[in-house]
Amino acid sequence: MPELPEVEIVTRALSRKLKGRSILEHRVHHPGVLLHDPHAGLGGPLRRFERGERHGKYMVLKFSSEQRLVVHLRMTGAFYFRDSDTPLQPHTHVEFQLDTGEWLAYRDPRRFGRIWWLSPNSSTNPLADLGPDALRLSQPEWVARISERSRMMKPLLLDQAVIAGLGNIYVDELLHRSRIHPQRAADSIPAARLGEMWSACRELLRLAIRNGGSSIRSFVDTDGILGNYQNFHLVYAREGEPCTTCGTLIKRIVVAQRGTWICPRCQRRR
DNA sequence: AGCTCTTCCTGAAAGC
DNA sequence: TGCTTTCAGGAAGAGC
Repeated sequence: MPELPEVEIVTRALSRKLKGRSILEHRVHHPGVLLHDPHAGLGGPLRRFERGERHGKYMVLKFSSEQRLVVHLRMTGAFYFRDSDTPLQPHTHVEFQLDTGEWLAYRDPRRFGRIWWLSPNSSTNPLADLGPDALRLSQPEWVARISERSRMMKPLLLDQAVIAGLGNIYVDELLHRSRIHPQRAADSIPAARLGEMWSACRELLRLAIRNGGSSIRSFVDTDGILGNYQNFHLVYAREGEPCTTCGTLIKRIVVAQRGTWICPRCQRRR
């Protein structure tokens, strides 16, 4: 499932492959996945791709015609490129034809993902409620956003309005690295430890990006290449395996309705 | 404010 | 073996 590192991988791949390209036409195979601003209508053509940006788990593809595509892959969204004579992959919902004749296709078996086609005068902004990106906020900002909340650490870190980009995998990995129990109240953790956690978070996310992200179930980049970082997970989906720090068996619990993996010895509740 | 539950969806895995 | 049920989860919304 794509979280910050995986979205970063896809953003980089699309930025590279779309550079300077224009989109001539698009096809919708399944309505509801591609959303247009109801007030701005369908914007003009997507002329000359300039760059892709990432905010949390959102990707923004910017064109010089001032149109932009905002993408959230959710669980199973993925892009691939195809020639007009190669068949569609199953669950392809939207396609964009480039000026090279090639098609940029979006597939998403579970159809949770969304693509917003926005123009400068669009009133909708899917990014409006996002907190700062997990790799772009300062250490003091990180500490400030977490420290005075009474919520449990895990749901707090998963909340995209607090910090954008972390999902179930990287929250579990981060809490383990920081030796913090997912159900601990945020305001019970000393600021110094939260400061260390900021560093651990940056290190974790950068390492995951360097390894192509985590391919759990279905994540692939735009060339169908699997990430590698799932092989380095220390707790996520590793129930019954020994903790690499202390050898205690990893335990699966449920926190905020999410499967959660911890080392019961390294991550004490209090 | 923050918790829990529900909805959206399909494919993989578990259960029988 | 093959059918049926459960589970996975990001985000939004409801209800408390």
